[in-house]
Formats: sequence, structure tokens, C-alpha cells
Amino acid sequence: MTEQSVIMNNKEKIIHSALQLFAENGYAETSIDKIAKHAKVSKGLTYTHFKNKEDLLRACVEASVLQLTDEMMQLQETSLESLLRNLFHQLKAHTQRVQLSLLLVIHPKTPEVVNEMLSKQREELLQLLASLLPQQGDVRLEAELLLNLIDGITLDYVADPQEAQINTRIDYLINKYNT
Amino acid sequence: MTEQSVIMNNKEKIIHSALQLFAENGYAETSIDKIAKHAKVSKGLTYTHFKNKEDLLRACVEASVLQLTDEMMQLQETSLESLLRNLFHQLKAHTQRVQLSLLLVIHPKTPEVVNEMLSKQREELLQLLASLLPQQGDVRLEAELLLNLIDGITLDYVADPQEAQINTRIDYLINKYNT
Amino acid sequence: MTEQSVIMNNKEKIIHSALQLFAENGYAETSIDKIAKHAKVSKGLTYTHFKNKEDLLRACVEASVLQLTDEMMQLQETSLESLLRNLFHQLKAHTQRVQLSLLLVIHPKTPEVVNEMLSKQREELLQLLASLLPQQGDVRLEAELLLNLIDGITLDYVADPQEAQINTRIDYLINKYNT
Amino acid sequence: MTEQSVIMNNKEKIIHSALQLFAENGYAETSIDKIAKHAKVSKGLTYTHFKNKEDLLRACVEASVLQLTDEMMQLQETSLESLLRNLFHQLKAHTQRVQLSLLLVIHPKTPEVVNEMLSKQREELLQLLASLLPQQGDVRLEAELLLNLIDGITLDYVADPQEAQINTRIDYLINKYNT
DNA sequence: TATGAATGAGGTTTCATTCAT
DNA sequence: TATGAATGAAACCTCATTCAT
Repeated sequence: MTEQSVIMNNKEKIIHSALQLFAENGYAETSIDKIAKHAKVSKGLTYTHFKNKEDLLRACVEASVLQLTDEMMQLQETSLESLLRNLFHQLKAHTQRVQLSLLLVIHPKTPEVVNEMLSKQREELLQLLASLLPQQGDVRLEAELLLNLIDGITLDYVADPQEAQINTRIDYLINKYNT
Repeated sequence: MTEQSVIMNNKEKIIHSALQLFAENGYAETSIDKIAKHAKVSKGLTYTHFKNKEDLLRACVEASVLQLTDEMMQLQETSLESLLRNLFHQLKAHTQRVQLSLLLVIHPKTPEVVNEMLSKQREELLQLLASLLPQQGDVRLEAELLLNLIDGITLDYVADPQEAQINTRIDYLINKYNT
Repeated sequence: MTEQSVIMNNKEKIIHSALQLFAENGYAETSIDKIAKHAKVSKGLTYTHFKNKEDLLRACVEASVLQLTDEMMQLQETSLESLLRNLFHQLKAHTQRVQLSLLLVIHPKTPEVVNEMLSKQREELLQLLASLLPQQGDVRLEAELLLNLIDGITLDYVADPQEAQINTRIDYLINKYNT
Repeated sequence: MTEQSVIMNNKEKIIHSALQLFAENGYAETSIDKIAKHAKVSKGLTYTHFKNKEDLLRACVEASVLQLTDEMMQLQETSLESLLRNLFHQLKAHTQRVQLSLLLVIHPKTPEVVNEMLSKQREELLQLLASLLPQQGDVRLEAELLLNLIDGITLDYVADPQEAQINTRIDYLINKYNT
């Protein structure tokens, strides 16, 4: 069952459309009007459910963060390899969401409330990474650098998605950390 | 002599102001009017020098790329260490320019002409990195992953500049690649 | 017992809130939504009780006019002095209602049905004044001018309520008409 | 030469149209769009000349106050009678401006900057009145009450302009104060 | 009676761009 | 080269009103 076939109420439809359009075109470049048309509701309804455009963005990021967390929770095996595979699987499956997050993290005018959600998620991931790395040396620093590397690969993939290329890198990465 | 005290003609003033405001507030969020006011020229003059807003952005990126290339050229020593030190030095000295580049690389609607300039610069850097790495194994892949790591560190720094943190990472990185 | 502590049904609550908000912020500036929230009922309920916003305004003015008439009726003594004292007492006690009436009288787009209620009340007051003035000369003209003076004082008080100032004027006025 | 035939630049045309429409329909009820159409300019031009709608209102009141002051200055004779005649002449000639002023004085949400202009003008008029009244008793109080009476008559006239009625009152007033 | 989701028109404001000077 | 008035489209948001429940 695809994501689109899930029955959604209007509020969810708006969030869904906003998420997609924000990621595809950017936050400032996406008008409430376009979102409403995409969700097939009236412009006004957006303001019944969300205080303003920023609040809608907040709801999008919240939904996005929740979903990622959800999927991470379902991981049975908790090895570094399975974590990495899961992360990159999500990158491929939800490229748009990841792209939106990146967009927001880098944009200098991203609302503080959004930044906080993204920071929190990042910190949790960092701690998870640290717990799975070999417990020797400066584990925190190692985790940070691993996350930086993951971010860099992500950035590259989002800017220009090339399956073969990212797969090579994932394999290399996992191979390196498995020994 | 600081950057600001250099005598600039009006065209340069416009580029300078645009670069700063695009980086500080985002491209879509920066109006031609604000740029003109910041540069202390009239709005109309912008259109004497640039075809439109996108053309002004192109000029900004061109200037930014040229400057980076210039400074890289002046490098005497061509070791991996000196290259890395120089890259991160530029990140600290011109955080805004780097931030703008990142903004543009990730933004899904960045004009093709801008993307090409940034890609070209990136490819040159990649080849330089590859030439300085130990010539064994898949050097291209190693260079790509090193660049990913640099990008990830850059992303982190731009999102929240912390001197101590980035210095630790730079030292770690150089130490690792020096052996 | 204060006005607020009177037990009111929902319809009365809506009128009460509308009256207050119309007076405090103006008719056009007050949305049905704000009124409903202030009255702690749903927006839809307003339309169960009133045809539309204008009808709600009409109900407000009706309630306001009725209350003023009521209080005037309870006057035992019917001298000019007691009438004047009562009028200004009401101005002080129900400044908001008076302000709303003034707002509506002056506004060029006040609905005819509202204007009629206010005119009728005004005409009754005028006749009452005329009946209490010394029956010599052009009593109607004298009454009109006295009412104009009362209106001017009211206007002044509503625009900037100053107890001491209005009291001085009331005393002066009563003193003048008592001889 | 009528007021309308004076050659006006676009900024003046906007102020002129705004003044008229604000007075005819109320401030909140008059959209920038209607003003622009009435002045036969584009909506956007309004924002070239005025910061926002409130700033346009301020400009209207400023123009209105200036004009009244101007005409008062041209008074040769400075007797109470000539002042009163002039005041009521202006009321008849510029009923709309006066109506707008009244509207604003009574409206609870009139911007402070507008209130200040109107208060200043009122205070000047009050002092002029006081200087022309017989210098005996509480001249200030007498002037205030005279102004209240003038205001009340004005209010009445604006709400329902009746030439005969106001003329009777003016004559009565002048006759009373001339002895 | 009571709720609040839903609509569509319209309001204020911004902005890229053009053009007369 | 330089200015800033002028335009028109489009953005965000509000609101009176309706309607299914």
C-alpha cells in the first residue's frame, strides 16, 4: 500500500501536500494557495488548522521527525550496520523529507521551534551512534565525525541522487566500521 | 585592510550587498529593494547592471567562486594538510559565502547556471584532493568520502558555528590523514 | 451584584460580548469569531440566534436602548436636575454602551434599522427635556441646544474620560439651568 | 475653481481619494483597492508613497488639519462672531473632513499619532475661544462648554445635515454670545 | 440548541520589473 | 550611469457565512 492511498483527513492532506511542496520547491517558494490546491481543499481551511504558514511548517517537521523516529524504533537488531542501513534506507525512501530537513537546517531564517525539533532528533541519533561505536578513545568525537560523514553523503545524494554511487559509499562505510 | 574598506564601484557594491543579504536571509527572502538600500544605490540601478534577480545571484556565486579559487591558487605548499587547513580557514573567514553555496546546492530550484558553477568548483576540489591522497586503492572513492566528511563538518559549522568544536575535528582529521 | 455575575443564557452572553467588543474595538474591527470566543460559545451558535452580523448589532443596540429607557423610567422625581444627573450617571456607569451609540450615530454606513432606534430614543429624550425646561420662548430650540451641549460633553468624556472635568461641567450646567 | 480641478500629482490624488472615501464609508470599510481605483492609480503605488494604510490615514488627517488651520489664519477680524461663523462655514463646506475627524475622535482604535494631531488642533481652538470670550469668571470652563456645544451641533449636522436647522442654531448662538 | 470544519471573497502588503527623466 | 515613480501579479491572512453532525 503506497503512502498516498492511506485515507487522510483534510488536516493530514494539507500537511502531506505541504511537506511535498516545501521539499520540492522550498518553503518561501511554496504558497499556501499551491498547497491548498494540491491538497484539494480551500485556502481558508489551512488557517482553520494552522495558525499561519510557519505553524504549518512546524507541523510538517513534527510529522516528519515522528515518522523517522517511529521507523527507527522498529529496528530489531541494534548494530551499527543495521542502523546505517536503516538510515540510508530512509534517505532513499523519503528523500523529500530529508531534503526538507537539510533545507531547514541550513537556512538562516528557519524558525527556532523548527530548529529545536531537528536538533533534538539529531542529538538522539548522535547518542545512538555513540552507543554502537567501539567504546574506546573519544567516542563522542568519533560519533560526531561519523554523523558528519553521513550528512555529507546525504547532502550529495539529495543534490543529485545516484543510486550506484551512494550504494558504493554505504558498502565502503559499513565495511570500514565492521572491522 | 578589511573587506569593507576596499573602494568598490556601484556594481561591486550591489554584488557585495546581495551576497551578504542572500546568505543572511536567503535568496527568496531578499528583495532587490533591500539589496539596493543596503548598497546605497537606487533600485533601478540594479537592472542597469544585471538582467534580473537571478542574474544577480549568478554574479554573486561567480564572485564567490572566483575568490575561493584565487585563495587556493596562492597556496605554496601543496600537501593534504595545507589544503585542509586552507579550506577550513576559508570556511571560518567567509562563513557567509560558504553558507550561501550550501543553501544553493541543497535548494531544489537553484538555477542551472548557478549549479554548474558550483559543480565545476566541486569537481576541481575533488581532483585536487584525489591527487594529494596516497595513490593506493580506489583513490576517487576515498576523495569523495573525504569531501563528504568535509561537507558534513562544514554543514555543522554553518548551522551553529562553534570554534572549539570545529578545531577539534580539523585536528583529528589532519592527524588521521597524516599517517 | 455586578453585571457580569448575572446568570445569562447563551443568547444573552453573545449580545453582552458583542456589545462590549463592538464598543471597545469598533463594529468592523470585531469579528464574529472573537465575539463567540469571548462569550465562550461556538461561532455557529451566533447564526442560530442572529440572522447575520448586522442583526447582532441591532440586538445590541436594542438591548442598550431598552436598558437606558428602563433606568430613565425608574426616575421618581422628574425635574431637569434629576434628569441631567441621571443622564450623566448613565454615561459614567455605561460608558461603553454610550460610546457604541456615538460610534454608530456618526458612522456613515450604520444600518437604517439601527439609526431608527437611536433616533427614536433621541427624540423621546428631546421631548422630555422640552417638557422640563421653562415654558417660554422657543422651547424646542432650547431643548435641542441643551441636548447638543450634553452630546458635546459626552463626546469629550468618551474620547478621554476625566472624572473631575466632567463633574465640573455637570455642576455648572445644573447650576445654570436651576435659576 | 473647484477643489477637484486643481492639478494634483498622484500622491495628492491618493490622499484626496482616501479622505473622501474614509469619510464616506469609514476607515475600516474602505479598502486600499477602492482608494487606488478612485484615484485612478495602481494599488501598489499607495505603498510607494505611504508605509501602510494607517500612514495614509495620518497623511489624510494632516492634510485636513493643515487646511482648516490655513483657513482660520486668513481670518481678518478676530471676534467671537467671525470665529463661529467661520467654523460653521467650514463645517458646511467641508462636511466630509469634519465627519472623518469626528469618526476618528470617537473610534476607540484610532492610532495615537492621529489622535495627537486632532488633540493639538482642538487645544488651539480652545485657546482661541478662550481669548475671545469676555474675560470674567472661569474663562477656560466657559470656552470648554462652548466648544462642547459647537461639537454637539456639529455632531447633529453631520449625522443629518439640515441647513435650516443649523442656521437657526448658529444665529441663536451668536446672538447669545454677542450681548 | 450547539459545534467547528469548510468555503470563497476580499483585505493588506510585498515585490520583480519597467520606464520616463 | 542613475533615479524612483509606477505597475500588476501574487503572497499571507481574515472573515462572514454555511452546513453536516
